[in-house]
Amino acid sequence: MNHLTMTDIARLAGVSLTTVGRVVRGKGYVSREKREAVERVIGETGYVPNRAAQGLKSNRTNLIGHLTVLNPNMLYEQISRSLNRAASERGYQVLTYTVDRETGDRGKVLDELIAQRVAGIVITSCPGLSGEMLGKVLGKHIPLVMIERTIEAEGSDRIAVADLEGAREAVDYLFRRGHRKIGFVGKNPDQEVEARRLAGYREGLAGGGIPEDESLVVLTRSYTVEEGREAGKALLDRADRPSAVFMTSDLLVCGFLQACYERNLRVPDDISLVGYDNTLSMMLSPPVTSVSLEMGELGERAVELLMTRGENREGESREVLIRTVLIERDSVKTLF
Amino acid sequence: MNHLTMTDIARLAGVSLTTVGRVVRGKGYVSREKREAVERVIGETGYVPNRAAQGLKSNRTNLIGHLTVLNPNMLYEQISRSLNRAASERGYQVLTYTVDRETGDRGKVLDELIAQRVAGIVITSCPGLSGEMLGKVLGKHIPLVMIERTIEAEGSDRIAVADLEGAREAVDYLFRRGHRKIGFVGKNPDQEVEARRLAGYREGLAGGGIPEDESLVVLTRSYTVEEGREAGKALLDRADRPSAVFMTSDLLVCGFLQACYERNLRVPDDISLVGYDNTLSMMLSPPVTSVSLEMGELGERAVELLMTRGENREGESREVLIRTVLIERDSVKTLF
DNA sequence: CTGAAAGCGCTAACAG
DNA sequence: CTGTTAGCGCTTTCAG
Repeated sequence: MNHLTMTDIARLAGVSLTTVGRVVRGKGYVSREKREAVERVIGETGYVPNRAAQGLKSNRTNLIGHLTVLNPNMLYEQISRSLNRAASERGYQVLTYTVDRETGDRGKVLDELIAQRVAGIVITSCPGLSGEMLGKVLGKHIPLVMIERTIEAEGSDRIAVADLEGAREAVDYLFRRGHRKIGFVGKNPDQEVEARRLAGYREGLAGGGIPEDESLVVLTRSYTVEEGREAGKALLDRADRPSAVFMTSDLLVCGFLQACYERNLRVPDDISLVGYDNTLSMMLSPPVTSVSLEMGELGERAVELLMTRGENREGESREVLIRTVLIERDSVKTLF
Repeated sequence: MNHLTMTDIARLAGVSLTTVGRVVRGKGYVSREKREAVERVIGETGYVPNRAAQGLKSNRTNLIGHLTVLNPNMLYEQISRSLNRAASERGYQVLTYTVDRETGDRGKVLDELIAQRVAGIVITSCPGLSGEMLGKVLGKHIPLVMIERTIEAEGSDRIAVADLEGAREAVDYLFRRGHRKIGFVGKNPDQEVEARRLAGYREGLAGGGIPEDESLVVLTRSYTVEEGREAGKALLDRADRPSAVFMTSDLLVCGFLQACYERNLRVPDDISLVGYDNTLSMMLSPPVTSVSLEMGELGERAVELLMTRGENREGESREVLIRTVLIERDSVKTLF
């Protein structure tokens, strides 16, 4: 490796090490003359500072750790992108670890993140994380933000999506379009997130004065195309099928649409659909109306929480709520 | 930050700094007794080594840089995942920079990667990269591997997909299913990749003795749903529409299917479709037959090239070809 | 098998 | 405005 050091640059430019440091970092007074000399040498030699040395000395890095779980759902990828963008706007870079939901060793990953001395850690959806692991991070005063599925942890912040409101709005939207027999397909509410969406569905129904019909609620084990398809079969093959169905993931919608297609049922003519995530809905036939999360905001807020936690350390746990927006497309029929 | 150092551990365990280093790194002779003492202290205190210090001293990191371009196409995300997996199997971690196709500053990103002193750099699709930027990386003897869209560069390695063969096989598959009027929808072949796929299509046609019909070839500006839909309109609204269409991206297939859906044309009854990428095809209605790239292999080979380049430095440029596999689903009708 | 010693390249006081 | 100095936490000879 042919890496020059600051000392080399200093010698070449005829100045001291410190002066080079000042222009590299862009802070501290340096006369225009010397600054230009140094910049010229840096330009000519292609000198690039050594982050390891900077980090060692300053005890800071420009790295943000991100622990996420492998998932066919494009949602997590979008979160990751959003985080990346927000981080790089502030001069940070995200080191992402994607663990396998079943076999991934969370503890090892967190240790690696600590080893890198990241400026903060974001955890997106964290099944299988123990309080002990989190404690280790928090004990070292590394700012921690959790997204989507969160765990209570003293001293960490959380970002949640306004799932209940999002789901309620979706159902209300269907109601206002004249639908009264509205089905629900979602993951079994063993986690808060799913419970909120189901609750939103029920609130939406209640808001329209529609009595609940449990036979219209299909709970799946996970968010997969296959399960969406099974749910579709269950709902479509009923004698009295719903006029509309709200699903808590675009992935489920994909499967549901396959079930429709097999039966030669058309959307929205034969049945109306609303999805959730807004990840795949625009690509489907027909393009599906879906509940979109404010992705840009999500990353921004996560980084913001990380940065401000560093200042007022030991503060209370904070929680920020991300809004949702219903994106209208062509999958809902107006029944008037 | 409450980080202990190796010196702390040494003191606590009653051994020397060096001995702690040996057990942390797991190499060098240490008596069972002392090793256990050290391990106990590390376990109790939750000590985690400082990568910056390790890297500074050893002049090595466990980081692999990845430069990729922001793209709605899930293909790049899959490549990224594959790379991550392969890297972590060898104890490396991937630092990914996703730049905006138009505005992203490649030079700055590469500098940042150099600053991190990454063990190697992988570049996936690299429009807008100058030879100068690449030269800077290569000049510092950092192993470099390019994927998908590659640039010639002395001392760097490349991974290409067997696009021509993949496309040819797809067309041949349609031929064997009885199709003779086969359309093509793909991105304008201003890059090698697209040119190879188009050439594969032509070879497939030639193999079946089918004369080329340029009116059946639709070239788009980019891989988007919208362009796929436009292409669909163009091909479907012809008096003599093709019995099958091969498309060079699943994203295009999505749009094409929307055009079909609007016209109430059914796949594969009215028209047969084969996609490329195998990223979205399984989620569509109907599930679409698509050309899949051997993703697992891709990451493995990339990391392998990086690692071996470190040894036989200054070697020739190497190129490895990734095979494709046609995944059969329900979008092709047999015409007999 | 173990320890002492010498830095890696850089930052951050502190004097000039 | 500029330079000198002292390490950051770890790896790596080199002697015991």
